[in-house]
Amino acid sequence: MDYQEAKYKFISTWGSLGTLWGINKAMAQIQALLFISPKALSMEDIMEELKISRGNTSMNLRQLIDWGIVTKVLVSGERKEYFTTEKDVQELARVIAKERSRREIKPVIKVLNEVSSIKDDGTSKTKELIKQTKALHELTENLDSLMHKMVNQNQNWLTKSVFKLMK
Amino acid sequence: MDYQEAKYKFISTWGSLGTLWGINKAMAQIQALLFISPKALSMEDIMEELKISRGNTSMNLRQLIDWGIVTKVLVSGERKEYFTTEKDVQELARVIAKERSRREIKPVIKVLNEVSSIKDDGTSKTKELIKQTKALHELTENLDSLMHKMVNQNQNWLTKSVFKLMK
DNA sequence: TTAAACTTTCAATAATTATTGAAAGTTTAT
DNA sequence: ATAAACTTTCAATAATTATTGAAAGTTTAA
Repeated sequence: MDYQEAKYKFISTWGSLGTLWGINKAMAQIQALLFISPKALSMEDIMEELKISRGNTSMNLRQLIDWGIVTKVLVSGERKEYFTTEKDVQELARVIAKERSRREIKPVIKVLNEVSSIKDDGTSKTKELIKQTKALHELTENLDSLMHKMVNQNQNWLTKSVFKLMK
Repeated sequence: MDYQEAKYKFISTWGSLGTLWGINKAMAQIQALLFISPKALSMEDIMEELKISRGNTSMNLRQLIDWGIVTKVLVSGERKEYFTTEKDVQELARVIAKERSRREIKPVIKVLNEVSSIKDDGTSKTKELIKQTKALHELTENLDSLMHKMVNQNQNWLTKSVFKLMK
C-alpha cells in the first residue's frame, strides 16, 4: 500500500466512522485530512483533496471550529486562511467526549429525570415506566460521569484508566 | 406530566438518541416501547402504538433480535408472536457495547493498523500519516479494550468502575 | 474609495436513508 | 389438503440529510 492509497483509506474510513461520534461525513473527512497533514491547509487545498464544494467546505470547517477541534492559523504574507486540527489524540478524545456529553447526553439525562418523576398512579404500566426510566437515568448519569472522570484526570488518563480498571 | 405524555416523551427522546448507539429511529423507538411495557407486545400492538407500518415493524424487530436485545416470547394459546426486550439496563449496555465494538470499532482498528504500517519513504507527509494513524490506532484499541474490561467485569461493572476511577 | 481576493450564506438539487403496503411466504388447526 | 392467521420481503415512494454553486458579504492593499 502506497502513501496515496493509505491516505485515501484513512480518510474514508475515518469519515464513515463520523457517525460514531455524531458528525457528518464531510466534517469527519476534513478533520481526517488535517489530522495527517504536516502543515495547515487552505480551503482551496481541502476542496481539491476531498473533491467537495467551497460552500460545503466552509460550512463544515465552521462546525469543526465550533467543536473546538479545528483552528484557523494565519500564515504570514498570505491573505487566505489556513486550518489545522488538534494533533494530540488524547486531547481530541477529550474534546469530543465533552461536546457529545453537552450536546446529547446531558439533554437526555434531563428528559429521563423528568419522565421518571411522574406521579405513581398505582397502575402497572406507570410503575414500569417509572422503574425503567429511573434505571436508565441512573445508568446514563453514571456513564456520563465516568467518562468525565476518565477524561479530566490528566494527559495520561487513558493509560491510568486502563491500569486502574485492571486491578 | 401524565402517563401518556411521559411515555411519548421517553419514546421520542430515546428514539432520537438511537444515533448515539448507531441504530435508526424506528428501531430505537420499538426498543423503548418494549422497555417500558409491563408485558410482551405483538406486532399489532407495536404498529398501533408507534404508528408505523407492518413491514417497518417486522424489519426493525428482526434487527433488534439480531442485536440480541429483543426476544420472541410465545404466549400460550395465542397464535401470534410477542416480543420483549432485555429489561436490565446493565445487561442492555453490555450487549450494545459488544455489538458496536464488533460491528464498527474492530473494523476501524484493522484499517488503522494497515494504514499505519505502510513503508516510511522518508517524506514528511508519510511520516505524519504513520505517526498520526499509529496514535489513533493505539487510542482506539485502548478505548475498546477499556470498554470490554468494564463491561465484562460482572453485574456491577458500572458501580465498580466508577469507584475504581475515583481512587 | 475601489477592486481584487477571499469567505459565507442559502435556495435549489442530489444523494441517502427510512417507510410503506401489497404480494408472497409460512405456520397451524381442522 | 385447505384455508385462516399470521410474518416477511422488496420495489416503489417519501422523508431526511448533505451538497452544490452562485450571489452576497467581508477584508485588505494600494
